[in-house]
Amino acid sequence: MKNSDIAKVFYDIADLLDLKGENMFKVRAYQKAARAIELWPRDLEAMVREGEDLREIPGVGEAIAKKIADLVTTGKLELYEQLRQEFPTGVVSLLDIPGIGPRTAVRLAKELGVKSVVDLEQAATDGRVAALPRMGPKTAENILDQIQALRRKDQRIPIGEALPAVEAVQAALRQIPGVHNLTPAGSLRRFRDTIGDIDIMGTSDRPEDAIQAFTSLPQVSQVLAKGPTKASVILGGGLQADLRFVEHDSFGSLLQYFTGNKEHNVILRDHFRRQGLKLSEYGITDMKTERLEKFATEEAFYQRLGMQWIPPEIREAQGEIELALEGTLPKLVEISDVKGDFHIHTDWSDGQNSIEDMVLAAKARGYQYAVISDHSIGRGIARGLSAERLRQQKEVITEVSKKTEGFRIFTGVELDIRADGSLDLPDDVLAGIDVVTASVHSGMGQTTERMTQRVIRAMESPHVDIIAHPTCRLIGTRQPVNIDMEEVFKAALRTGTLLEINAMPQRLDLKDAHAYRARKLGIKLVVATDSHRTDHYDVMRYGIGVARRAWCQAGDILNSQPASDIEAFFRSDKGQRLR
DNA sequence: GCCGTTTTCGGCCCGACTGTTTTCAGTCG
Repeated sequence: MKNSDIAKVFYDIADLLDLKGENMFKVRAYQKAARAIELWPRDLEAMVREGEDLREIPGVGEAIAKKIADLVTTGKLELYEQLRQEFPTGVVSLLDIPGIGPRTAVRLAKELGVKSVVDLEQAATDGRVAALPRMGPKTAENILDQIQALRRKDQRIPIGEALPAVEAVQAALRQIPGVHNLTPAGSLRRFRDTIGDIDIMGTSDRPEDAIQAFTSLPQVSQVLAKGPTKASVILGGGLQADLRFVEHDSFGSLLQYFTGNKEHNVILRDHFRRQGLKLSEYGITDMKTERLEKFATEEAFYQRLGMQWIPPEIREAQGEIELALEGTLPKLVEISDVKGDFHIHTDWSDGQNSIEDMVLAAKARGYQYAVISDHSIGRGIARGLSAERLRQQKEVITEVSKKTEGFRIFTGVELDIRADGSLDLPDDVLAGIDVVTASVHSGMGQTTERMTQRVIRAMESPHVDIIAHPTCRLIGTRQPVNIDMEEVFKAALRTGTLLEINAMPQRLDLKDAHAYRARKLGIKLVVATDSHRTDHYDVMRYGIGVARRAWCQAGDILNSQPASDIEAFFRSDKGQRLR
């Protein structure tokens, strides 16, 4: 049973307890635990097997620890089974409809006999919903709208689509007079790999006018809510966008308030509430004197609280608040630390630009080096290179090198790992290549056992330096392959193999939680773009976003080191590299 | 149900907006 499966059970329990009318703090405790389980970097089933204390997971105490143990050992949970008998699954599914919470769901079930979304649609259509006390025609209409929206609902969208969409909205908003400081907040600012909705913060002396202009933008297809300081709309593409304004001198608190994930915010506000301070989007209120202190910048806000500014990417309730209070946050890797790219395709395989173009573009970015890593022969569809073509390519690279003094071009290959774990090119060829990156491109339906052994076998080759996009996921399009990443991590440490954070926004693979775990174990990572054109180098920012979410410092990322160190690294004996 | 530099008991983040009803409960983020 995977952590995500366990988390699902506890989320469900929270919903069911909520429907039941249980103490809301108990409900919240289950939600908090579910979220912590979801984010927990280690396999819970393994922890239970090895008799480790689950209470080290924040939000998991004695009772939930026992329930987790029961669940993974027996596959069942008494409380869960009981609750599910009390409420038909259809009633729980009503909670998926925005605007319907536990109170409304239970009322609909009790008073109208609604047991599914289809039942509800009927009841809203024939007027029964509108006839209920404290409901009305508008409520019924909203329910129908939301059901429609739910049916065509795209799931969360990849950050690579959300960021450009936000930039377009921001550009439009900048045209509105008196609007300043437009900044995306929420999961986008935290660089999560997928985004549920867009949050944009800003300041305005006349927020009503700005809100009015926002809701009238041509991109807006529906206005969900509109007040004097905030509005929620649906954009043409189906994406929800929330806009929020405060006065200029409160902008720091606003941004802070809407950036952290829910759990982070709860912990932070709770911590300072105990000290008599109330944190809100307007500033910090001393609860004794009722005096509100405002902050124009986040830096000033954190300084007032006596803590370090926390990078947005790690405002996820993973211990960052405690460290910021102590003043011991790590200095995270930055995009400006990147000194080269390890995963670059050219027109020798399926890339669109020549070696020279790719190299010049890398140099123009201020990089010191690049690894040319075209596909190997097994990728026929990508015009993968044979041993002979690799030899020819090496000659061209030598020629290009002469024209780009001071820039180091490493020879490389993105080597196919075959279905049985054997490699796509012979050892003597691989031995002549500076940097060998291996990856899976076929046979993705294998069992966990087979896929894990397949990748580990490749890692055991003395010539394979890096494993690229280890889970092969394509966000929203292809599920990750079945692979035991904990075993892959062990093999990486044992063999001295590096792991890639593939920066293509549809991949982001390693994902944040995997990169976090790998970094913690002491595995060296590379952040690489998998560029197939010169402008693909831009996606480095997404990969660095993942590295930052994994709490990586520059020293954890090999391509933040200068060319001379890279040279020495790959010349060294592979088995000694991580020691 | 969880948790502790106020607490092992008594708390548990904070505010905007909606719909329906005249003061607020419910929901959301």
